[in-house]
Amino acid sequence: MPELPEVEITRQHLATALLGRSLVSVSMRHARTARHNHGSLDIVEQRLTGRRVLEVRRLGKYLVIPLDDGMTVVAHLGMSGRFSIASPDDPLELHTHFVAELDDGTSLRFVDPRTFGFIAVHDDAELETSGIARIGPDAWEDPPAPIDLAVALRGRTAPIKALLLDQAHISGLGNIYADEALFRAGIDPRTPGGEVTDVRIELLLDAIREVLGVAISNGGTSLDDLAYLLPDGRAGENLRQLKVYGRDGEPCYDCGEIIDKVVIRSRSTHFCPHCQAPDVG
DNA sequence: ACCTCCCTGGCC
DNA sequence: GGCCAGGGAGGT
Repeated sequence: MPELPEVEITRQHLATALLGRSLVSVSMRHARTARHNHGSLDIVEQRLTGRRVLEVRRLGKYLVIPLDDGMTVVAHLGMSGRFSIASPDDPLELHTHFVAELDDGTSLRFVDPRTFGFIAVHDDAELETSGIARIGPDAWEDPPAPIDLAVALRGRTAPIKALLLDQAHISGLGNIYADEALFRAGIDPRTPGGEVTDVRIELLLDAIREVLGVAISNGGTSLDDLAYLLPDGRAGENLRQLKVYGRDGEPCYDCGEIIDKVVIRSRSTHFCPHCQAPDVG
């Protein structure tokens, strides 16, 4: 499931393939993938055809691709989205919702079985009202200072796990890396945001950088269902680095306690009851 | 702060 | 044959 590391790997792959390239022909094939352009296949195709890619950026889990006419592509991989570069002759994979032929003879494709992902093309006015305008600082490139995160969390009663998934205070964490970062920081995921101590906030920000860095260098996390694969089709190798996610019922690597699983905001949440005990005093 | 919806493949 | 996973948008 693509989170910041998987999107960053995708970004690097797309930068190599797309930078300076023009889109010769474009086929949007699924209205839901175009839902942020009112579900109109035509709008997306017309806005992209003939355009040249200036940059491939990332904010949190969003890919942001400025074009040569001032428009900007905003794409999200959702749960199961994957970009790939293929030959135009390669058969279309099932659930291919977007295809673009590039001026170097390659073919950009977007495959997304569960259609939680999307591809949008926005002008500046649309960008300001799109969801991306409300995204907080990027957890990897631009993490908040501890004091700023502390201020954002002050007085909040929602569990820290939920606040990390919110994307407003720090962006890019999903269910896997939120659980992993909270484990490394020794924070009980149910702790109200406002009750996380300043020391723990510092540890949390350190843990986030650590967890994300390891994941990126390992090619991201492919789970057993292989819903997420690298853009070249290989599986990411980060699963073995996970210390709590998906390990409920198994012993903690650090203390031997059995990893527990609870539901927070309808998200499965994995933690070690010993290593992540509530702070005392 | 809470709920519901979206969607498919994999699993029991 | 039903349930689950999950990010984000929308609603109340």
